[in-house]
Amino acid sequence: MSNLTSTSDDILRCARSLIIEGGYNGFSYADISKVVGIRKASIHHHFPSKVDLVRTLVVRYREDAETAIAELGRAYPQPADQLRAYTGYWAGCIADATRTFCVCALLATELPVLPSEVVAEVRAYFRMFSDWLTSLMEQGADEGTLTLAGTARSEAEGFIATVHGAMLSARAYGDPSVFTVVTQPLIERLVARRQ
Amino acid sequence: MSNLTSTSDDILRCARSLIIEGGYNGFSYADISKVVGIRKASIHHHFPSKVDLVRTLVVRYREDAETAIAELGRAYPQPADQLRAYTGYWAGCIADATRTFCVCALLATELPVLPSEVVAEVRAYFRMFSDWLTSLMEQGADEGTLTLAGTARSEAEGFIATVHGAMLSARAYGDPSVFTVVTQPLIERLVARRQ
DNA sequence: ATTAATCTACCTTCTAGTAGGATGACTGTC
DNA sequence: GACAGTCATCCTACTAGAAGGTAGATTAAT
Repeated sequence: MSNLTSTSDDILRCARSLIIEGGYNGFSYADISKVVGIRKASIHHHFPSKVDLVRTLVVRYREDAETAIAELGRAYPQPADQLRAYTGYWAGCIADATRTFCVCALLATELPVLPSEVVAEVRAYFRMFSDWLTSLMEQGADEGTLTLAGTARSEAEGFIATVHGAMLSARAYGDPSVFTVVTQPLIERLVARRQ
Repeated sequence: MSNLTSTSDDILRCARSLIIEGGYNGFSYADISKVVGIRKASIHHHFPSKVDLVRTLVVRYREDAETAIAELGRAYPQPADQLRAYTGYWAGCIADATRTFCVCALLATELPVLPSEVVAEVRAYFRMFSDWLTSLMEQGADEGTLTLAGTARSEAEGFIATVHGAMLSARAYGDPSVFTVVTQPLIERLVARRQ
């Protein structure tokens, strides 16, 4: 019953981890075929074209992120704790090598050569993510639990950039600890009371 | 005379801009062939394999960066001014669309699927870059012109991550100004005197 | 006369994608 | 309960074009 759709889920999961490793042009239907144990043509039955596959993958990725963000808000009332939980989640994923990069951050680097349908979804993810962080920054500033150096939006953009850059550096050095070295001071600085 | 080697330079220049757009798997010899106005086979004469081409490209990229860094040190005695000149250079490149991403930052995202020869050179670039920034941070701290929150190395890693992340965000939003929005506070924070 | 640079022509492998058939589960109908 | 029809899933077999790369001839510079 519920595992009727499990094949297309398997395909999406596999494609996601392949994209995380090498981006849109770094994997093929043949690669998925080998991992999932299904023929190439069967993948085309579930996702007629590669664009379809990656587009749905990114859409779902964003939906999952939205759900996770909503849960984060319920679990942690304080913005600082939500930021800590977010970077902590990624620190764990990078350390145990389950998910060493954000799918949308990786696709964003290839944006100029990506099909327009995928570009639109990646951009939608960044907008959503930026809006969430901006509102978190605003909330923290209003409550007096976060100290912003600039506008809520610019602090949010700085946060996004630093987190994605930290993933990049961790990958470049082949050292997961770099992610924490970079992201921990980022939150401490926001939490620090202005002297 | 000097333009005897200009074809291989043209190939390297072209490959560089193609990599900046879409990474290692985002371009082919046929793409270069069209732009440079030379046949595929002629490219193979200059660079027997794609790995040769990209490896030499990255080696030269690092050498050019080392030269530029040395010049920066001569032009600006103050570490803060060197950091400003560095981010200012990139802000200009991104704004006029000449070079919208660091070649090594882009290749680093694809590291797991890159040929090992290229991986080695990309890593060498990151080490060189990190060493330079660390010594800059140390110098600034010694002179009292920079205020470090952590170690010189961790500040350097934070700087690298944020700059690369700022390139990523500028590309994701399709808005060059995001780069400056993110990198300007980064330097202001280091320059600010501790209260 | 030699050598570097370029060409045409080709090869092999991979790429995304298609055509059409086999299987099997779920329907409604008698 | 048997029967036919429908539909989803997966298969084999195939295509056209792009990929990286090679062989060997031609051209041009020294």
